Amino acid sequence: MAGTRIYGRDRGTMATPSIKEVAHRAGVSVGTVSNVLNRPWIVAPATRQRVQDSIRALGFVRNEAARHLRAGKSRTVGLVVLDVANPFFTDLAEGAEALAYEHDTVVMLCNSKTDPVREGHHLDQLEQQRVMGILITPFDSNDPRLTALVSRGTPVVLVDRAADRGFCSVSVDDQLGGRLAGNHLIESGHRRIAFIGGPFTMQQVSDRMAGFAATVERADDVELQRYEVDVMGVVEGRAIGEKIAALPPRSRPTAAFLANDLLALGFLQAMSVAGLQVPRDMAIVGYDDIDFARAAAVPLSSVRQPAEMLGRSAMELLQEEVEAAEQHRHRQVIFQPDLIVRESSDHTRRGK
Amino acid sequence: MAGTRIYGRDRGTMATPSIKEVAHRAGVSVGTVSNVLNRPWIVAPATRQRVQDSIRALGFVRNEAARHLRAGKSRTVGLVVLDVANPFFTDLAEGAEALAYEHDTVVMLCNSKTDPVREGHHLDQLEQQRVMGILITPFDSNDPRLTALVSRGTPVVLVDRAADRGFCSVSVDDQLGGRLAGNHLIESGHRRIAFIGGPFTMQQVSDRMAGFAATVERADDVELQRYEVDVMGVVEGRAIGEKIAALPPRSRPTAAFLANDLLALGFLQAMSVAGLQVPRDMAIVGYDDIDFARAAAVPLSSVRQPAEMLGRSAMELLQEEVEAAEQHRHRQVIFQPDLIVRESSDHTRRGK
DNA sequence: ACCCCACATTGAATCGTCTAAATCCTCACC
DNA sequence: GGTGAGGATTTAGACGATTCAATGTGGGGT
Repeated sequence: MAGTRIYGRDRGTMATPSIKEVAHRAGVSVGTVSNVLNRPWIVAPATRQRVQDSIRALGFVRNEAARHLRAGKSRTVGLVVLDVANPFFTDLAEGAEALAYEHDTVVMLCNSKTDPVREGHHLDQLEQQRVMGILITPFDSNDPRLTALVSRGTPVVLVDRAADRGFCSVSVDDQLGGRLAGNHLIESGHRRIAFIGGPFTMQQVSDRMAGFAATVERADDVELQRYEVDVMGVVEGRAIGEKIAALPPRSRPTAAFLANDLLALGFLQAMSVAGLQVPRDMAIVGYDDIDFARAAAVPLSSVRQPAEMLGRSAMELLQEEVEAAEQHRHRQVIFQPDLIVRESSDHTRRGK
Repeated sequence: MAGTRIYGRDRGTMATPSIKEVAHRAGVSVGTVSNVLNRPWIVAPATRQRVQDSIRALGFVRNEAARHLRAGKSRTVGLVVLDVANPFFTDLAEGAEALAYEHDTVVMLCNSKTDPVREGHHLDQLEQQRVMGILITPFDSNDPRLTALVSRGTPVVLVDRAADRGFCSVSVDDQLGGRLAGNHLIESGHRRIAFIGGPFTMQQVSDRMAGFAATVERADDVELQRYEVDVMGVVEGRAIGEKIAALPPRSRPTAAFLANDLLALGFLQAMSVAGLQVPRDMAIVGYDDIDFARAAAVPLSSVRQPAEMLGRSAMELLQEEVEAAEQHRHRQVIFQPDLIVRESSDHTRRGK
């Protein structure tokens, strides 16, 4: 019993009070309470104090649903990513949330797990909630559902995907990223090279591959092998790694470019298990430059994307679109990636 | 111009239609539309059809805020975790979401990043949204805010934390987990052993340490070293690893138990860089058994927690609490952890 | 003593949906 | 042909917060 300690079942009997109870207890009208909440300066100090006391005493908490209904617009933004477990997206979310916070807005994080069905479900839910906008790394950026969403009034910003038109978007020049990686490996003297990623239908992947292939194939006597995976995770990278390690040395590639760091990490582990030295027997370049990459057993070369910045600008574009309303024009923001060379692809650094 | 393709600015002029427009177009009253939506069987087939056509034609989407306001209860559940980037929590979220889906409920994932301020902010937001309940891995399970939340009517279920009373909770017996790890290392002959985790104020960490210490110190001539970190991530594990690797061999521990797998992975990498063999020079046991653990360069021994199951049961308890309402009694569900022995702590498996 | 203005507060309508009670119809049955 | 039963549909009033027009109250100025 311990004093007035509140246990489980008091709810129902004592539901959260509404503005009305607050008003009654303070001896004012609901309008005044609302004013204290939204424009405190127009309320006489004494009254204001009384209302605030009442609010505290009753433990009043604003009802967002009611505000939203009345205001016609919500204060939450949906963020749909392909894989929350991927630090790249975690960083991205971080950036988006930081800016949202400044705008007194809440982010609702949704994980599509590279699955169009889950993605659709999340979009439906978000639309029903009339979120003020959606930031999404779509499975398929031509999905008619996205256009439909926009046409029904929910602003959508594509993240990590360049939009042709019809949307705002923030992205990174993936072809350039591929070229950077390609240049680097060619200049390091590699001629039998693997590209690993997937699904190839995803624009990011195909762009990285395109840039990479274009650069690599400009050199003479190059053999480019392509391996496709359906999900880009550590497990898949390891599997492909085992497969490649098992190839006879004369046909095995001497370098691999992987479309994200999770893949690269799995791949790296497979090399180590198979007894292949990195970078001597196999040079590796990943993509995203997640924190893990730097911290890997052999620090991983990687194409860095400004993940947090991406999230931040996406949210910025959305806020802009919401505020500008009628006269908004869609914008495409494109960032440049950087190649970070570490030990996994540069044997001159060995031991440094 | 491409046909009737919808570009940016049509919103405002053509806001999402409400039930009223649907009703008008179908030539019925709003009540009927609502009936079609909620109890279609009481509406005459012909009318129902007409309404459904109208819904489709107008692209009507229910307004969740209004439903919520009217119904007095929301269909979303808040899930506040310490670190979304940790696969353990991702799995946990997965389990929670799966069950939520079955109950036609939405999960709002919030990342507190082991920061009480962020945690508080998220709790405020969730309460304002009048979520139907909150699942939380709290920074401090005695936080009076949690009790306050409950007393104001928001059910709270503690996740991965045993509650004494006042809450439902799901947790794993962390002391047992510590004992399992301790036993294993003692039986493998280790006598100079490190425990690494933190902050020690977090109950999970202190429980794991307590169970571990109790078991380890029962053996003779044991030296237990404790290292505290403030966040349990890969980077911190690597840092501690470097520190320990630099110790002179005769005082350096021969085995380490780390309070989560991210720490352990970082630690493992540091060993590899320092040229120490795992498990010969250093045996390692982690905690959580995340996917990465199995896939690490040296597969990691780890204390497995049924992460997905935790999330699932937490959601189950919440649904139960919400439905039972008045006569609900809080329950504490406790799972048993398992020790998964892999190469990192068992040299007999080397090469297998 | 009167008027008007400034400031403080109130009242009422509104947002979109749901539901219980009320009304409307039609048809079967006597 | 009248009556009532039953199904189909409509009506009206919440839910909680916001906002703006309307009302109230002093006090200063003439």
